[in-house]
Amino acid sequence: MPDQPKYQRRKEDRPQEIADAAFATFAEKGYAATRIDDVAKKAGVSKGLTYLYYKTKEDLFKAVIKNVVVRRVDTLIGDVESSDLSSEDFIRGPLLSFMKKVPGSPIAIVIRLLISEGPRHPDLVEYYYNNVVARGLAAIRQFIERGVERGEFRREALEYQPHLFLAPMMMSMIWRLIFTDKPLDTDQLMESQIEMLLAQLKT
Amino acid sequence: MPDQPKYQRRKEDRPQEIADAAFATFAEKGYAATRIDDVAKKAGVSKGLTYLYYKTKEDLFKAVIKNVVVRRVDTLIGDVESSDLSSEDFIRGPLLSFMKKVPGSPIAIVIRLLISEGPRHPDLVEYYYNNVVARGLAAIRQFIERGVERGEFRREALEYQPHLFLAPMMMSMIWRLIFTDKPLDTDQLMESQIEMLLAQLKT
DNA sequence: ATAATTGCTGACCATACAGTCATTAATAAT
DNA sequence: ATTATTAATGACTGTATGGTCAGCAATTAT
Repeated sequence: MPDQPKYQRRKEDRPQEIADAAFATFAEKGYAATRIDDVAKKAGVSKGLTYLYYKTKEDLFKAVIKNVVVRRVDTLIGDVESSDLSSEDFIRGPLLSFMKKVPGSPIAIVIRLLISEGPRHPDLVEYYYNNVVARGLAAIRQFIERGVERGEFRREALEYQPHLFLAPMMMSMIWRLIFTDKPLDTDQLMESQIEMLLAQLKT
Repeated sequence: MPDQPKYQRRKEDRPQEIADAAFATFAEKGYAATRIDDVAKKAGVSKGLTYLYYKTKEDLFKAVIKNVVVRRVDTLIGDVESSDLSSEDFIRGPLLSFMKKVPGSPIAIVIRLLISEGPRHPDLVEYYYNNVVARGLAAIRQFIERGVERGEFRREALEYQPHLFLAPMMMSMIWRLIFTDKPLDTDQLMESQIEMLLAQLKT
């Protein structure tokens, strides 16, 4: 029989593989209940190797969160920004469909982890705020302004906090995180809110 | 010198004192990072005593959550139900002020704990759903119906999901839980939403 | 072929902590 | 006073796990 090598060296891929395994485990068990051994097992490596690429469990955690954020958010926010629809069509179209995607995406998991672990990792919170929240809110604000400039929305629209757009998205996310089995038409929730907001902005 | 007794027996009060200490500790550190030793210390008792009243750490956790829920929700929902204002006044008054209270109340802590620990304690989630969420949603639904019956709201109002009332409250809660230092006028958020919803319901 | 390099392994250590229980001492009963 | 009862203590146990490191084996260089 051919003597299979015990392992292959794959210096390039290991960090990402470990990060993926770690994200899955953190998502399932939370930070504290995650054993580095489990992560290693899921990644198909030894525990020691994990410590070669990530100095401590906390390092791994932070790296994993940032990893997910950069991989997801850029694409999501990216194709939102490269649009030239009217403000109204943009909001009804790309923005709404973005919002519908989020509650089922890894971003929701990140939020869960931030809610539970945030207080002990303020730099992570800061990072997330700068790279996701602030950018998201700014994007919405910008579209409202554009709508006003173009005469689509009335002046008072500027006073609306962009947070109101996102509130039902948050609600949907939390609902799904906690009550996985209780049905709730989260898409409709977001649609209603968008329609309601548009009605107000245009009046 | 008077020989002070090393301790007093206070069979009646201990469980609640331990529960209070536990809630504070769970709130601060989360479930996994909470040491029974810390809880005992904060409650001013020995570790062993904690185990006399609560069989395991998990028992303690569940008892603590339920304890907070029953102590708070009954009063809060109670004075909401015993009102005879017009639907509109009720929503602008008692309901809104209730919503404003929640994000800074222990209920927010409970939500945080449910988000992080819920998946491993499905019975807790069920309990919370039945005793808080379902009742809250039902109360709102009821007030919309009453508004329609009285001719304050139009028929279509019935199709609005009560969740839309609570969405900005959730948003405010989560915001405060994660971004404790980033200011956000959460009260205004809820006010705007209420006004917007009323405008829609009445139209 | 042989040697040098280094990605990777897994046994090991130190520590922390949930849960136990024999013992103590504050009450209550007599 | 004396005894019985039991609330409360705190030392102890077993286990789990974050983190280390000496050595091995898959590459790469020569």
